[in-house]
Parts: sequence; structure tokens; C-alpha cells
Amino acid sequence: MPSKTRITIKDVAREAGCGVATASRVLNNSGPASADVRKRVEKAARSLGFSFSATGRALQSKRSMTIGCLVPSLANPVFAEAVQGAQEVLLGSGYQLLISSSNYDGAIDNEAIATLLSNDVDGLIVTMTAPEKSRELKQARERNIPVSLMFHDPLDGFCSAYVDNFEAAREIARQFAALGHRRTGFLALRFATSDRSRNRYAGFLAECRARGLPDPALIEISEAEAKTPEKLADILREHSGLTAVFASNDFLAIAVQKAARLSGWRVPEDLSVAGFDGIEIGRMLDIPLATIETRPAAMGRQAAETLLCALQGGPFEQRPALPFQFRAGATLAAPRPESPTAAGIAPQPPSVPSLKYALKQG
Amino acid sequence: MPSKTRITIKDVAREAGCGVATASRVLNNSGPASADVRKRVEKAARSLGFSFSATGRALQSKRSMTIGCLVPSLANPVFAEAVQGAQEVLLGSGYQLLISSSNYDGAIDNEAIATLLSNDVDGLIVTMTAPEKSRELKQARERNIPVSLMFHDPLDGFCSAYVDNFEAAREIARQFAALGHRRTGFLALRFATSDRSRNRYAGFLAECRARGLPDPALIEISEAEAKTPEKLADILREHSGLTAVFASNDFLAIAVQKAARLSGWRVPEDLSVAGFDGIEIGRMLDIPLATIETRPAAMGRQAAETLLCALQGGPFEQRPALPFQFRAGATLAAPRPESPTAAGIAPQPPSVPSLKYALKQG
DNA sequence: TTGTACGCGTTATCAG
DNA sequence: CTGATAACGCGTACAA
Repeated sequence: MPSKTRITIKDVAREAGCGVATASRVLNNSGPASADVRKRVEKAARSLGFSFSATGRALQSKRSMTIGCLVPSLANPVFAEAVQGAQEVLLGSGYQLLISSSNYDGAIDNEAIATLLSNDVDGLIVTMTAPEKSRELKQARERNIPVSLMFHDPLDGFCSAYVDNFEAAREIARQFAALGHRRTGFLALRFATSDRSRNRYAGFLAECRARGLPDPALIEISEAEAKTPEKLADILREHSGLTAVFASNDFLAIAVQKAARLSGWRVPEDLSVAGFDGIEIGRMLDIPLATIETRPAAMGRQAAETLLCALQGGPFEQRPALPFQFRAGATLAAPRPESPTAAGIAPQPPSVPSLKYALKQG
Repeated sequence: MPSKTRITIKDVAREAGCGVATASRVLNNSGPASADVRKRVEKAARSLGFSFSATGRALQSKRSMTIGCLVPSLANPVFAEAVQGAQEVLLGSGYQLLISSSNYDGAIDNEAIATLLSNDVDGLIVTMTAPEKSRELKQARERNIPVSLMFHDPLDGFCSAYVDNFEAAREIARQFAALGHRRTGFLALRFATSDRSRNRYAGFLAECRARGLPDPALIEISEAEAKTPEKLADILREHSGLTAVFASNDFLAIAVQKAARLSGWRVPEDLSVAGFDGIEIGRMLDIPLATIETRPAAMGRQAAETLLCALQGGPFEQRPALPFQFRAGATLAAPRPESPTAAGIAPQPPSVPSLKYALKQG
């Protein structure tokens, strides 16, 4: 039965035949020590397999060297990549990431922040439902704990690493309009709890109005519906007359493509589709997805860098929004004179989009 | 300028006019207290906005209520989902997740575990390059810190939440063989550092041999090649004569489909493709991907449950491998009499797979 | 029922 | 150059 208890600096000091203060100085290079005692301490530490207890250090130094991170869900690759980005920045810094996810539940959001705070985190990286009205987030600021938001527009005194969803969505509206689309729709998942989704819709709507186009239909669906193309097909059929759909993320957009095929509609001839995020797989599709390319990992990195900077005594400054880029893909085309979704019924047998786009990509 | 320092139980005790022990007993419901003092303490705690310091508690109780989690990368949705699953199990338990990722680097793996250990984690959930030869992992066991592996076959004294990659890969070989494929390939990413990839190849190879078929070609590619269908197409063309490719994960398999299209090959008529993992998007493709469905989130959940059980004094037991399921998709077909990849050159114009499979799925 | 005092592992202080 | 000691926030044994 091997040793059950932690090896502490006391053990090292005893083994080396010196006081704990000396051992601490040697191991930390934080003060004078004779070459002799230095050797003994180092040897003792090595042979005992000593390592510092972060807990003891945290208590003494009042810095936990820990950063709390809250995201809605790691099952969403966008957030997962952002956390990975933050993790990479923090890797050599001595800071550890304490993570929580809320599953998009605003109540859990706040509980999670409270828990993170009571874990004495030195900083916070947060994406949540309603940062603007979170008492816990304000508490963090009152305790002078720097908070980096991710994915949110900058807020109050909190810095944020984000893309301008409103502007990006306007770009989609422009692309639709340039092709001649008038009857468009915005497909949203978790509209009520996602400011990203709302901002995208707002930008899309604003640009449509600015061009004198009809307001886009706001189509909210459930997670179950998003995952079941058959249901999604039913929903799309209910919204007759749409010639272009802007999905609030790429996964949804791919589901729309699938649903369209199930209804016998061709993409993009019968229905144009655009997504948001720019996930890698979108480029691998038979018909590559038109989308807004963003860099979630860069968001995580920036959030972590900003925080690190503040933690190390530097300024805690808002940086400009991260860039996005429209990716044309092949899911956008001019609407047909008479849209088959307007016609209502009788799905036509799909035609042959494969060749055209395979060549286009080649 | 709001309060800068932490509110401790001393502050509460002073405010309530009692000793710290009494305050502690009240706030923890851990001992007797008169109704009177109870009121005062609770009121004081509330008005001061007191919350316990996890650090102080950890030091005193020798339990950090923290679980360390190491995965190769959160940018891989499989691992991200697993961590999310673990997180969900831990949510109400009082344990926090301290996460690290190694970016598939075996040296960082071990550093990360050492760091986690020095953070006094109470348990460990780990996926790494070489758990079987990790000194740090053994150290954890010597300290009686329970370790749950994820994705690895059970090892030594460590429990693992995993699927039987070897058996699952045999199933792919069976499917290929049943259709009449003889010249097959295994496309691997990070073969050297992923026992999953190796086990899948081993199972695939074993079943091929058991059936008297030629050994499958082992095709290792780089991450850059995986992300660039054009390069992948070049590589596939170099391996002439293959009629079926088993990719070590779904992302790769989707890239293969893309690469095949770029070469003018039809999937599955000219080339059968199978993946591994069972990601959602595979079902949404024009030609749904044949794959092995696994449940990464369930792996994370099981790993966390097993750990929690041990942490709460229960048995620390290996559970049976998690189930997997072959999903037929539409990327598998019998090989053509003369394979176009064997023929060597002259990509033929793609034919019309869309209709056939759209109907099949409807 | 209550409060004092100690120890958890660490580092900073300060006297030797 | 060295080492004893206080302090960090907490829970608990023990004394009142």
C-alpha cells in the first residue's frame, strides 16, 4: 500500500534537514540559500516526488491561478473550439481552466458563476444567456475579478471577444437581395436564449427593410425539429413562397439542405440556403454551404489573452470585433420565376446538381 | 470602489456577534445552534453576500471537490461531447471540472496530469496518447486518486468508459466483405498517437485476414491533408485499385467523399466509404455516411459516474464496453467489375446518385 | 449551546 | 544565510 497522504514542503525540509522557509526559498528560487542546503533540498524534493499544493499556495497568495469558464454547451463545436482556443493560450501561463456548462439554461448560468466565484477563480471567461442582467457577473466585477465575455457584444464594463453578428447578417441579406430574393426566412434555434441568434435576425431584418424588401419570416424551431429533417421539411413547407432561407448556424443550414431534398426541392435552384459559423464540414458537402466564416478558436484565444493581460497587471481593454468573411459556397442562386414552394404541392424529382458543382469546385 | 477583499466566515461571525465555529455550524447545518443565533448568522451571511471559499475548505478537508479532465483537444467534437457528458453528471454533485488539453502531444499529456495532480484534484478523467506508460498516471494511483479513462481499452487498474474499437472495425470489414470488396484501405489520422485509430485498424485487418482477403492498405495522412480534399484526392489516386475505404473517423470519411467527387468517382458506385463515430451531420449528407455509431457523451457520463461512485465511497468498477451500432447510410455498394481507380486515369463525369438516395431516405 | 484553538500547505516577515 | 512564526479561510476537537 503506497503512501496515502500528500508530500508537503515540511517533509522535504525534514528530509533535507532544514527549515521549511529555506526549503520554500530553494524550491521557488525566491531568496538566498547556500549551495549546500540547496543541493540537499533539491535532492530531497526529487527523491520524495514533491510537488507544491496549489491549494496551499492559493490560500497563502490569494490567487488561485484558476480561470473560470462558462459556456452553454461543449456539445456545440463553436463553443468547444472557443474553449480549446482559450485553453491553448493559458497552457504555458500557469493558469488552469475550471469549466462549467449551463445547457442554455439561464438559471444554471448564474449558479455556475456563483460556484466559480466561490472557487476563488482569478478571472472569468463567459458566454451565457443574459449577461446584461446577471447579478453574479456584477458581483465578479465588484470583487475586481476581470471578466472576458465571448460571443457577446461588448457590455457595460465587460470586455468581449466577438464577431459583429448584426453586420454579418446584413451581408447575407445583401447576397440574397443581389440575387433577387424577396421572400426570405430566418430559421432560428433557441431564439429566446441566444443573443447571437437575435442579433443575426436583427441585422438580416434591418438590411431587408433598408432595401424595401418584405420582412423575412422568423421561423423558430426546437432542437428535436432541427435534428429531424423530416420534421424540418414539414415546417419549411408550411412557409410557402420562401425562395431563400438564412439559418442561424451551419448545422441548421445543412439540415435545411437535407429537408429540401426530402421535399424534392433542389438547392440552390428551388431554394437558396445560407448558414452561419463556417464549420469545416460545410466546405466538404456535395453542394458547399454558403455561410459566414468565423473563427471560434480565435475568440477563445482573444478572450484568454485579454484576461491574462489584465491578470498580469496590464490594461483590460476591449479589442475590436473579430473579422468574419462571407463564403459563397454553392447554395445560393437566383430564385425561379414561379417558386415550387409557392406552387405548394407536388415535389418534383430532384435534378442533377452534382455535376455542375463538382466541376465548379474542381 | 466596492469591497476588494473576500468576505470570510469571520466577517459573518463578527456581524452576527458569535464565534466562527457557531457560524460554521449554522451555515453548514453541521451542529447545534439556538434558533436565535441561527437567525442572526443567516441574516449576516445574506446581507454580507457571504459564500464559502473553496480553497479554505479544500485545505481543511483535504478534498478539493475538483476533478481533473484531460483530453487531446476540445476541437474534436467527439472529445468535446464526452467532456460535456461528464460535466452534466457532475453538475449537481458539488464537483468542479478542471480541464486540460494536450493537442495530441504525449509530453504535454504527462505535464498536464502532473499539473492537475498538484492542483489536488480528487479524481481524474483522462484520454491521452499513452496511458499505459504514463508515470504520472501511476503516481495518481499511488496517491489513491481514482482515475477514469475514456476511449481507451481498460488498462491495468484503471477503469475505462470505451467502445470496443477492434470489434467495431471488424463489423466494417464484414460489411465490406459481404459486398464483395477485396482491395480495401484504412485511412488514418494520427495513427502513431491514437490507440483508437490503431485498434480500429487492427480489427479491420484481423477480420480481413480471417476471411482470406488481402491486407487493407494503411494510408496515413496529415491533418493538413485531411482538411484539403484536393490533396486527399491525390493521395487516394496513388492507391490504385481500392474499392472501399474505411476512414478512422467520420470527418475523414466525409473528406473522402469530397475527394472522390473531385476525382470524378461516384460514391458508392466507384468507391465505398465508411467512417467511425456516428456524428449527426453524417445523416444529413446527400449520401448519408455509413459509419459506426458511438455515443461520446455517454462515455463521458459513464466515466464521471464511475468516478463519482468511487469518490463517494462506493466500488470503483470497470463497466462493460459501451455499445456501438453499424449505420448503413448509403455510401456502401458492391465494387464494380473493373474499378476506375484501377483503370488509373480519366475521371468519368459523375452520374446521378442524388435521386436514388433521396428516394431511399424518403 | 457556544467559543477558542489548532491544523491543513504555503509564503512572507523578521529576528538571529 | 537560516529558521521559527504568523497568516490565509475553513472545520472540528475540546473546553466551557
